[in-house]
Amino acid sequence: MHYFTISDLAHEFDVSTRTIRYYEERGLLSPIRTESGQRLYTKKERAKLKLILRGKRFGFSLDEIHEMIALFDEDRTGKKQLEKTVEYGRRKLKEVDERIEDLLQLKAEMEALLSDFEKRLCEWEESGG
Amino acid sequence: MHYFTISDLAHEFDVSTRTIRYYEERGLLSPIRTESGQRLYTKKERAKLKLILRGKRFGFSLDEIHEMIALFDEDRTGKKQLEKTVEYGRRKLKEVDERIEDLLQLKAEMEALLSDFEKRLCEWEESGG
DNA sequence: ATTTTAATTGACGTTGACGTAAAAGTCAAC
DNA sequence: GTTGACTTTTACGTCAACGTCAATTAAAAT
Repeated sequence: MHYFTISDLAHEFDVSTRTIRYYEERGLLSPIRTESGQRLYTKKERAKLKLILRGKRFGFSLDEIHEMIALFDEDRTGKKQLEKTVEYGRRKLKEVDERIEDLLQLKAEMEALLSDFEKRLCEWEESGG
Repeated sequence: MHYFTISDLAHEFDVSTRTIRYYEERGLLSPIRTESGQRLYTKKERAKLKLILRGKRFGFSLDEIHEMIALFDEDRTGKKQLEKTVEYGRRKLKEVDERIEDLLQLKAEMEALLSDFEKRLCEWEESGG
């Protein structure tokens, strides 16, 4: 299996190494270490970082993202655990759905604004321009 | 015409008056004043606040939102101004589109995760449960 | 072998987005 | 006409999410 160094990930996702270490401080990432103490990231850790950054783009706090990532990490042996996980997942999914709805609304508003401006621009060109 | 007080808006949108004043400090809102200095908000200002809060929900910074709001405020006399506004609007709209795309991706990933968990839950119930 | 580049921890600094407290003025109600 | 709710400005506080040294160690390149 192949591992990523911290700067591999930093370059790939265009974040600082400090940021990646900070996410570890906050318990969002847990890379393994070489004998000398350097961090090595598996594909799974990489996937987690990807999810963190995606979450951030939508204004989720690191605490919220932490909860989401728990879906990756928890050992979901046991039925109870699994049920809890699924229920939490459904809730979060609903939140995401609401955000999409909200964004579509924003888009519609902006489009209305834009088409109004464009109309005015046309009028301008027809009459005086 | 009817005006809103600062606490009207604070209650309606569930933000603090401090927050509303802060948005004014940052140039995002510009209420008129009574003779004694109290703030009064028009429907337009209210709409701007709504837009600010919507923007915030998607992780836009106040600076970014400020630029968006300029679409409301700028005096768009003159063709040049109008053209610039429309062009900027198109760019921002594209960004919003990308965010929607991104969110749909997140949704898909979460759904995949969830259905995997649900499958496991079913297996659990069939076999041992 | 040694220079260059990259990694580590630790600690302090910064920025954005407000919260909070204080002092003073204003408005509606009683 | 005074109580009480609300408003104003000024100013300092706070918390998250990093940035930025600094000192040290390890790895890669020449």
